[in-house]
Amino acid sequence: MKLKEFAKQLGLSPTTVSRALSGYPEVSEITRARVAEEAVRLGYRPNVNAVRLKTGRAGAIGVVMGRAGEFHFAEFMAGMAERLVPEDTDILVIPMADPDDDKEMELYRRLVESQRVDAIIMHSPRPDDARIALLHALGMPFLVHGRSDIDVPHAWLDIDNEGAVRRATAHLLDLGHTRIAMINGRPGATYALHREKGYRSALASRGIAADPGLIASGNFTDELGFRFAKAFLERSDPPTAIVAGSMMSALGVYRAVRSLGLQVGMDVSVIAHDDVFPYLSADNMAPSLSATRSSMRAAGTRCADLALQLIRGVSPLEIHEVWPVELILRESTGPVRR
Amino acid sequence: MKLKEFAKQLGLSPTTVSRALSGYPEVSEITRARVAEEAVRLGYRPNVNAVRLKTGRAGAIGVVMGRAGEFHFAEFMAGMAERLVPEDTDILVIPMADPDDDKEMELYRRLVESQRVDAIIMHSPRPDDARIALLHALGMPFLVHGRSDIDVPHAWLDIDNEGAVRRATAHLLDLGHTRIAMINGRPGATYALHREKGYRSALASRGIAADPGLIASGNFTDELGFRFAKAFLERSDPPTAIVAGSMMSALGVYRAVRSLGLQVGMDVSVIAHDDVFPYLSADNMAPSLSATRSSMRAAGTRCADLALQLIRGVSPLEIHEVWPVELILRESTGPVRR
DNA sequence: ACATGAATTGAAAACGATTTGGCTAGCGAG
DNA sequence: CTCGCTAGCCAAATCGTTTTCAATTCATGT
Repeated sequence: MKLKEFAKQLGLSPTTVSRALSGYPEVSEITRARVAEEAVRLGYRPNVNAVRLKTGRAGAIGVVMGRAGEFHFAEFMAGMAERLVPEDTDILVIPMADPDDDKEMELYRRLVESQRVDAIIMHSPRPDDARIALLHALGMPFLVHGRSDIDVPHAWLDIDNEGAVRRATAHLLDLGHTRIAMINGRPGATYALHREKGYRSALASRGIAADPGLIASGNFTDELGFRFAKAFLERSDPPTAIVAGSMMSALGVYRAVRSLGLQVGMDVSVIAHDDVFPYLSADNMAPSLSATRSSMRAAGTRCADLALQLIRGVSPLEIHEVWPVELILRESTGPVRR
Repeated sequence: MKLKEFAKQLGLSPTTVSRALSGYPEVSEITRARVAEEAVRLGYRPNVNAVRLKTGRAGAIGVVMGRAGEFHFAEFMAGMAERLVPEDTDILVIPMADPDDDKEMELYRRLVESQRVDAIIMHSPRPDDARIALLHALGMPFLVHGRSDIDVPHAWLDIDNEGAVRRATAHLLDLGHTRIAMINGRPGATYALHREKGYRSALASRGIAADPGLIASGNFTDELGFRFAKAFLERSDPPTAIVAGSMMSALGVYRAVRSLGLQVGMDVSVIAHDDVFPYLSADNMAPSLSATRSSMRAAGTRCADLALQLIRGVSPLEIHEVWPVELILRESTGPVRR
């Protein structure tokens, strides 16, 4: 059913029908009601592509996805959906190319020029992320989930990674630990730098020098968690506590600790970052895992909301949010053993 | 830069330019080359929305996402991206409403009518899934990832859940286990029924009656894996082996076994289904996990490919694929202890 | 020399909506 | 009675492409 046909059935002009449905003021309430009712009854629905062409709006928000199938991604998108479904805005997944490649830039350029999305949400930027500069230059509204130091205006939402890790580390120090290892995320991303900063500043405030041999970074996988933790613990001067970057890393760490005949919470304290997944909870691990916690789903919802604001013309300069991170203490952390 | 303007720069008509770029045969090779080259140089790119309106193609494939942020979803989409990016086809995420609700149906109807996608991929159907009937009735090309008994033509790709679980169960029986528990997925979905069928048929072929007390179902979470396994093992007649539905369930099962002072692979054998995630591998668990394995990422790639075929007019009746599932034996399975 | 046909190219009509700029009717004020 | 104003509606232009139909050129066979 097309507008013209639908309008004819109603004995109205396309103009009036369009206006009635889009809520313009110059149509009488009584007609509006009739149009709305008949639209449902006859099943008339404006063709999105026509609307998009005419209005220039895409009715969709793009979200950049890494090619590695990161486990937090579905959770973030589920959060986005919560906000975007009622808004009748689509979620378009934009698979990332190799970030160091020129192709990545070309991809964004094409995406913007093709007017497929009204805004873009991107994750895990680097301090000097060229994508941010590009999106700004192209005039595309975009929201950065994470932070960057780059000198162009951009909207962002981030969690307080530095503070979270600082508190986690400080807590371990309070418990008497002095040799504390850290398993960070992929080097280069700002969040990883912030976490390292938090770690270092906590140590520094107690006059402890960070041992480079106790810092490792890599993807958030069970395997790397295991390998790094094992390597740490097999040193001649092993750490008594480990700060890990994700739930998956934590699984590996637990495994490594156990594999050496040690006990988490007794021989080795562990704190990890928990993005709050429905399928794997820190509380349920054995022993239960002390964690810095921040909901990935909530972040998705809020990011979607902020992206909508950008589309509506709010200045990127007004959109900067740092979310606090909870530190939840459970059984995996305990006083240092002597 | 619009077509008209671009064409004028070239001293050609919009018609010819459009044809040159879309690869129609009636334009001379020499002009085509020139057009292609200049398009890059001047940065001309057809406006997607205009193309979509005119051609009626959306250039996007929709994939239905559960609201629970299932952990396999990102992996599946990453697989889709592999096939769809070179094809310049978008991935649209369609958040599911409550499946029992009428809203779910309304959602699909709107989606189809708005012509936002050229095809839809849906997961985990039920045997009588009304969504399939609806999509068929609406004439929208769609691919079911999973299987359904519903009596309308539909394309599908599924793994051999029944065979996988039958083999897993049979292997446990071969090892001497006779009390074997099963932790299944959410009841209702076909894959869960198939798995139960495989489980029962393996038992039946050895003349063993399935004990309803050893069958549990629910979401694939660590927590439910733990709770179910614990409940099984605390019975007066505990099972000596457990078949679990996912990696997360397996984590919970391992935890439950350990929490009772038992040992996986010795006191209790465990087999789980592994969708192959980059962040959590069965091989790395301790003890390493015997698993029925099938790559979720590969499924995503293939599903995308099949969806493209549907769009190109291949009949749904010709698209039915059952993928075999590997059974990988590792340390978590061993002979029954007496 | 002329018709025929193949190879290129263009003009103009869609695609299905939104929106600008009237138009009409009805009402109250002057 | 006329004018001006408002409320409500409509005709037609427009968004940026693709595609139908027709026109032009040029070589070829007769």
